[in-house]
Amino acid sequence: MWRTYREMYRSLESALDRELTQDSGLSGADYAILVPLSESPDGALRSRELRGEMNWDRTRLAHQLRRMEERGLLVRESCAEDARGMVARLTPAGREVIEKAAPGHVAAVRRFFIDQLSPEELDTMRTVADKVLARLREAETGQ
Amino acid sequence: MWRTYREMYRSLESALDRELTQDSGLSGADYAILVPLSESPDGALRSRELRGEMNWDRTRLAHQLRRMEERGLLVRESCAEDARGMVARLTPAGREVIEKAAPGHVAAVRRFFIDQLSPEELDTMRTVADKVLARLREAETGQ
DNA sequence: GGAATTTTGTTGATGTGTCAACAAATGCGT
DNA sequence: ACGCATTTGTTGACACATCAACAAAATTCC
Repeated sequence: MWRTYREMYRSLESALDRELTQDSGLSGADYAILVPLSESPDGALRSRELRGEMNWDRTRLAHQLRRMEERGLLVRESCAEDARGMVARLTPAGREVIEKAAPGHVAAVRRFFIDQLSPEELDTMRTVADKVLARLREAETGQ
Repeated sequence: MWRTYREMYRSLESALDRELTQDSGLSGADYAILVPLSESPDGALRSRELRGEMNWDRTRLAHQLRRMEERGLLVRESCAEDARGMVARLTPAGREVIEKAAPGHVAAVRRFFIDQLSPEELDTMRTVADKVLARLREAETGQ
């Protein structure tokens, strides 16, 4: 059962990523960054805040932002209030890309996943996700 | 809901991988290869058969086997019946490592995941996994 | 028997994720 | 005000995953 479940998740993720990349040229990681940026009022967030929303580690985020800056999706600026901080700001190109990509991606999530599940199944998935997350957090702090 | 679910899966996987690596020095990918090898009668399988069991693509498998041979977990031999084929064979060291690692890993999967779920929830998860997998296969062949 | 096609596996390039080591600014305790 | 721990982010090294291009053996089809 565990093996099947795992295969399902990996296949699902790779199908979604493939479709996203074909439609928009974005990777899943790009998308994950662009969504909170585009939702923020001025299209800019500190690395710190991005990490807060996504639970990524510093290193991963730093590498990802550098690569995305190279491709012109965003720019990195130093932060006014805190000289350590960096602010990632959407470029117009970045905003255009994410706004074009988002509807299709959301639809794909529905098509492959959400729409396959009954309301009760959806509910169970949510419960399970919460329980397992709680267990993981408990284990982390417990150690 | 989709975001929570996704975060749960990724946290779970990374917790399991971290524990596995600490206990045995194996990565999740190593483990995935070693299990079918150790279960096969003579501790050896063709790349082709490994791929059949795991749904990995050729390239991923080739790279992974090369790295694992370098570390002495297995050896690659050319295949007698089919000169194109390669056979991956567990070394004694490889067998020892997987046999030491397996019980702890299985226990970790129980501890973090299986044991958190009621029998009905387990059942729902299985149903959902099957449905989504079926949907993904349908989409692939349909295109 | 021989050419085209399919199957099987490799290699190199690039993107992604994690770890260890580092650097710089902040904040805290005294 | 000073010293030291904490917070924040970067870099380099390496494992992992995917893509495109390739090579070689087997199979199919004539």
